[in-house]
Amino acid sequence: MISTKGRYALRLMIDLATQEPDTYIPLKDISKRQGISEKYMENIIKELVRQKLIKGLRGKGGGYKLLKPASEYSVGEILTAAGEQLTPVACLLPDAEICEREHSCPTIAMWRKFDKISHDFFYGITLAELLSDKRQG
Amino acid sequence: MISTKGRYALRLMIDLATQEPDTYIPLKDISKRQGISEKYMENIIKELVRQKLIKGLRGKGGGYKLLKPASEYSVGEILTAAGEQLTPVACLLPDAEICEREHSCPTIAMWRKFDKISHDFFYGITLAELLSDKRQG
DNA sequence: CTATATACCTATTGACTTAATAGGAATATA
DNA sequence: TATATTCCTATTAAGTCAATAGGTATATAG
Repeated sequence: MISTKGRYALRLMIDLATQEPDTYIPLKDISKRQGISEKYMENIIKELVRQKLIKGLRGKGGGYKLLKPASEYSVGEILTAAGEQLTPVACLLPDAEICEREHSCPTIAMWRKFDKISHDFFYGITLAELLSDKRQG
Repeated sequence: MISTKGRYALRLMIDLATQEPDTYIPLKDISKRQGISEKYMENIIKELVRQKLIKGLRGKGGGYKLLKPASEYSVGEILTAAGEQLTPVACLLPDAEICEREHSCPTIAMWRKFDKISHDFFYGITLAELLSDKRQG
């Protein structure tokens, strides 16, 4: 299950995407709008900065802003950056140790199939699409 | 991510499905074949019995057996019985508290869509299919 | 009848993760 | 120079995960 980290990261990015483009938005404002503790959000936004999804600027007049148009962010990359694991089982992770049962494993094909479905789903939705879906419905 | 509980439950059911039908198989045998601690497996199989997926018989000559043909068990019901959560976010759980943000939530539609995809996927695969896929590949 | 093999039950542990908080250092701008 | 902000390191309480431990109940085999 997706934890608060991923869900908050998504809300954070959505919030930024709905603000005046190319202006730095203070975290205080975002956390107020979203009703999430500023301190907790700090932990999450830090990762997004570290992974170059957004840019932070310190000092008075500072804040955070997107680095690309909302249509170029996928939900998958946001969730992953926030530390969420979209892979269904540990043995499919890139750094998983070799499984000696794999050649006879009756489930591996199923997991791979689901892994692809999840990946395609979340990397196939953009931030912009989330916003426009909301507008419509 | 699916934890050992769900994965072991699946291996357990697969193991039972490949044994002589309608005979009671001791847990000791299963755990030996699967290379999983008998004590740990006990915790998992207990749930499967409690939820009537399999039947246990005590005493000498006892063990566990399936209650239906393998083609009538879905992977989804096995994982769920083992305690796995197939729902992607907490707010979609049956006992979730009402979310006052739901009417304006930009992500809920996406989560619902993915929830349906996951559910359809896992409840659409049977134990028998897992076994026959293995035979082929 | 008795020994034995088995399921079943309750509890405990150590490691790890999650969600959140705390206090301060660095740095821009007004 | 005061102030608003990001950025950094650490801590905590609660919860989950994976596994182990020791025992009780019960059926069968001999």
